[in-house]
Amino acid sequence: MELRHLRYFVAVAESLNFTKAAGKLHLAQPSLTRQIHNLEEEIGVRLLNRSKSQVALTEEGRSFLVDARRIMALATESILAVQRLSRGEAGQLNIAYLSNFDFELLPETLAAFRKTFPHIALNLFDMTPAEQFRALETRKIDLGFVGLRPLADTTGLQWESIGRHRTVVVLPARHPLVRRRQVRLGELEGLFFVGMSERTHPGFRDWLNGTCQQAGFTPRVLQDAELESALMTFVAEGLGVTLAREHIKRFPHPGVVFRPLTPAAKSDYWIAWNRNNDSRALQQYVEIVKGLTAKAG
Amino acid sequence: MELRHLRYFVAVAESLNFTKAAGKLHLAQPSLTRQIHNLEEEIGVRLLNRSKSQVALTEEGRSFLVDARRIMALATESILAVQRLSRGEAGQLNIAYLSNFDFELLPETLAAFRKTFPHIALNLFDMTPAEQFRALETRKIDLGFVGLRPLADTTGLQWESIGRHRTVVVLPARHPLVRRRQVRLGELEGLFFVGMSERTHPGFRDWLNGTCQQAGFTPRVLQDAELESALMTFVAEGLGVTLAREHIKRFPHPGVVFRPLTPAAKSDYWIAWNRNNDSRALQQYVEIVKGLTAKAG
DNA sequence: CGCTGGCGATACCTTTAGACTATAGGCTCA
DNA sequence: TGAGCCTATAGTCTAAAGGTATCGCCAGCG
Repeated sequence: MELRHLRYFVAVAESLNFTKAAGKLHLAQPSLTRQIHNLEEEIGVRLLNRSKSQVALTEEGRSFLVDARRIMALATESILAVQRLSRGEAGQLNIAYLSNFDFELLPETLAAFRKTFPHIALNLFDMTPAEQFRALETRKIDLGFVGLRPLADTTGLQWESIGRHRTVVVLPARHPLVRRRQVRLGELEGLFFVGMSERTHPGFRDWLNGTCQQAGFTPRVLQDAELESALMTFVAEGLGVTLAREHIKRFPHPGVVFRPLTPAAKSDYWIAWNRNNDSRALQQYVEIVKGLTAKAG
Repeated sequence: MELRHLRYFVAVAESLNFTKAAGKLHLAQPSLTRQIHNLEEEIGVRLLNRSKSQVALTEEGRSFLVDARRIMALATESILAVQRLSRGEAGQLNIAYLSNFDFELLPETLAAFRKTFPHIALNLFDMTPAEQFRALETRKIDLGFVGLRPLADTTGLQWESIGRHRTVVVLPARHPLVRRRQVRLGELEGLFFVGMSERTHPGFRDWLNGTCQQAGFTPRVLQDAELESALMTFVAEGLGVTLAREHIKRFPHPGVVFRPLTPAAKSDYWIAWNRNNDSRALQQYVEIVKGLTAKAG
């Protein structure tokens, strides 16, 4: 059975006259007769009662007519839908970001994107980096504002830096170093550190180690947090110090103090997407992000 | 676009390999390649990304794949459904009856039908004769236990008598004729009659007139009722007398008395169905009814 | 670095089946 | 009973689906 058979059957059912139906289909009547016969033979059910002078639907024909119309409607609608999708008049873009990510970049790029592609649904998700990696792999999201770029295990992903951020020291309010205007990296040697769990924030440990290595020491991490807020609490409780991006200042925490590092250390902020994701919406969005970060830098 | 294209596309999308997909379809690879090209060209959307060494679905392809599967599933399910219908393993039979129809015939025939066609849904409706005629015409019901057969206007219907019933006189309890064991038809001449409305019970008036005509008079109908219960109330209130089938005795009404007619008058009870209704279930049910009434008669 | 195997695309040929014309045969209605 | 309308059938044509052979490209391996 082909869609052609359904088209022909519906035409005949609608006019109950082979000759007229053939006319509407721009077809000769014998061809139509044959196709309907073929259809009836293939499914093994008589759909039409033809007396010599009139054609009527059988009970089965009435039932099948409903289905045939449904199938045809679904087919044409599917074609239209995929065409809309390819013209960028439909579709969706799923984006994940870190809980306390608050660059102006996200709203700015989203606004710019929405302006050019008003028909594409933008869905935002709040995820840890680990969740983002999994979601990128399973295609639950198209793009993640990941933050740190882990050294390993990112074969399927494509990366783009969206900015370099200064690193600051995060200290308990009663820590002696708080009295300094700025803290030299080397002065942190020997102190206990707290950090983000590798389970939720893969790459944090590598980044922390890498940064401290510039002053020639390896940080001694006492405690891991799975949320940034927990990390702040740990510092406030005096469990240790840590390093963070400067933007952490926007989320002040009682008992926690930030101090600039000297010499100034910087780290890139990365976005990532699946290398095999050919979504036009994604590509366009990445272009918009690149454009805005280039202007900002 | 034909269902073939969808079958082929789904096969390719499932194996992501033209050669293997062609094998599963018992088809040469170039043919498959061409059909997929044709499909993409017709809908104007690229569904697959073919590098020389691997095939992948585009975003549009993923979306279309879902639809293609739905369409194919709907097509095969429709064929199966219409085949079940034609084998009598599905379908329904809609039957209407008069409000106070209580022959044993209805439950008996329904039970017999259900025994032979357990997969066919039986739907019963309580309708006046006029409602039944309209429903038969619009195919909302397949068969009606109509009662009287109107003289005119039943071109599209086919009729079958399911029994002859004695006619009785319906009298107010305080009417002088109540003292008789039985009433001669002629004695009713000159009395006021009540009857059923032609709007809801077409044919009643013809039947009443026809019956009285046997005694050479025309009944003077004072009042029409739209429900049999209302008719009984009118009689009880002394608005007039009327004639009815003997089975009316099963619905006694205070203030109303029934008396046999002499000479005995009889009238057929009719069922009707749409002449163009070729439902196998209907045909079978009619056969069952005929069988049971023949045995009874 | 070249060889080989796998895979899709292309060119060209074969076959199928959809479509057309002509016409037969049957029903309805005047 | 004949005209008109309608579907079915027969025979032919052709477009398009399908097949074979082969190219060209990439990947992986020795």
